[in-house]
Amino acid sequence: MSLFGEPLNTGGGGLNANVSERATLQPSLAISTVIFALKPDANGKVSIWMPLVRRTREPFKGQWALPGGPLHSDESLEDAARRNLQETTGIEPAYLEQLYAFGGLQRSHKKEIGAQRVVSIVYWALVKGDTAEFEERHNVQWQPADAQGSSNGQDAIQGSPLDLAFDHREIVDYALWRLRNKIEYSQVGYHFLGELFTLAQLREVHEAVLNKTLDKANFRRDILANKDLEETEHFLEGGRHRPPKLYRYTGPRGLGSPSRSTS
Amino acid sequence: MSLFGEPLNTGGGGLNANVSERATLQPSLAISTVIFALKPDANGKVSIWMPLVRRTREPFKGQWALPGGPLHSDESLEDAARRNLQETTGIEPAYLEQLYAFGGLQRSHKKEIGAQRVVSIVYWALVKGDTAEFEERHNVQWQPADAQGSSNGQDAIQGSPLDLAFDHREIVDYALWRLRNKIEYSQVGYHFLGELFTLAQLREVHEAVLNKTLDKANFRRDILANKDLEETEHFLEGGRHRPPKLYRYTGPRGLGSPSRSTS
DNA sequence: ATAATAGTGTCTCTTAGACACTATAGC
DNA sequence: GCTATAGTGTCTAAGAGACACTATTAT
Repeated sequence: MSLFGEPLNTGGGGLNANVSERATLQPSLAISTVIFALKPDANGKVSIWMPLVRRTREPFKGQWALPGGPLHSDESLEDAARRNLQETTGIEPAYLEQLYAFGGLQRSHKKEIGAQRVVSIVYWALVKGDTAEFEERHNVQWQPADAQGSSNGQDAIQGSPLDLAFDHREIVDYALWRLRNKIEYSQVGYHFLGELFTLAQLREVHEAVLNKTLDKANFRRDILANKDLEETEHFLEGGRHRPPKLYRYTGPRGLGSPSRSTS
Repeated sequence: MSLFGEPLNTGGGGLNANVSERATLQPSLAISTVIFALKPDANGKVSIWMPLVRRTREPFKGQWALPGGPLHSDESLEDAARRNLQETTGIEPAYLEQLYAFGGLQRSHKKEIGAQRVVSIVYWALVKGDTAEFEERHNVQWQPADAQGSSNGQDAIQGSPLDLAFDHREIVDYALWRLRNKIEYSQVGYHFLGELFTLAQLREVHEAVLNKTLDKANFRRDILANKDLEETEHFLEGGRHRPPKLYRYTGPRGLGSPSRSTS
């Protein structure tokens, strides 16, 4: 192949009728988004949930899938992911980052010979718990993100993860892995919370994400060692105990990872 | 940060005259690959180099760019990246991993109104130093990957990185960041070496990548703490000193990251 | 006072880094 | 023997985790 001067065609829907060679057929491009929120389950334990859409047609008709859609020509990849969120739930993301581009040959439904192959660029987002309410419809509902999430009494059995359409279970598991990894060395945890929060609330976020209890004293020490927390003069009152101090996050308002923000 | 340009040698423009509707125009999809090898520079110091291709047309005519090309409909994203490598250098990658999908609106060349927007999925690869020789042509040559790399006497001035076409400098910097990050907590370093190597050679790899000297004893302790190295009965003889034992890497032969290999 | 959680202090065990030491080849 | 690098031993300082302790509110 010559490295130069090879025309790209635009692929997709029937344009470029002048391009006939099979090898130049371009896979279509879509954006999907894994959206995480923390919500208490039936037992009151906080765990990770995500909004999913139910497929209304084959393949995988009736199964849950990630929100997604095509990339418009006048929006960035990140904008398309944000639009996914907006259109599915009406929620603004508190954090948004690219996850991975999936483009294996076996992603499309095997039975459909000649079905167009889809390359998906997947983002993951965090939304704040208190804004994470939207009108659930029959085809758009919160579901537990993993097996640790308790049953919603219908689709997911306690201890086994909800089965998803396409390769979306694998994608969600990878997004969970990234979230759990990232919360240990970065500041993503703040984005589940509002402007003011107590260290106990932040700890609860970390415990829910990591699914394990954390030592109160060590957590406090580690968190305060980072310089992106600011004490306020306010306290959360009303509990039957000493009122905890409220803190404010002052670090980068991370939409997109720092080094990749506009790409 | 602004991202300009397409990462590919797509020919730059004037094609696809039959496509007129802006809003329905699907961005085209391309694969580019950042290929790293370790090579001694003029001073004999080992540093990171990469093969680049020189653009033969506008935009950025004459400047160096990453190897890349369109995704064929019958190959996975990773296969396309491997094909980039093969076609540019004839080299087989020892390690290959997806880096990021770049799709900002400003990536296409601004002067060309209506030029097609390109979304690039970029991979990064490591190749072994001793196989990293290929016939350099006028338009395909090894270049220092960063400012630490010494001058090749022509294109890069000592201490300042080579200027690349489009947003490729930013992409390369991000790939370098990933490599340096990853070599500290994973096993990517082995992939620069052949089957048998001494710990001193492995340390030299790490030192070249991280651009700092490492303590011999501590490096040995840290490396041997990981269980993916195996002693052999062989020694490297011929030096004016005690012959070092040769080791063999027995960990995962990483093409693609473990959790993403087939997607 | 009691219950409950906020917040502090401190001990220990592990680990990262510095660095001194011994080993063994070629000359 | 000397030189050069291989390879080992060990001291120290910093950090992670466990956990006991004090502080302050509502009742």
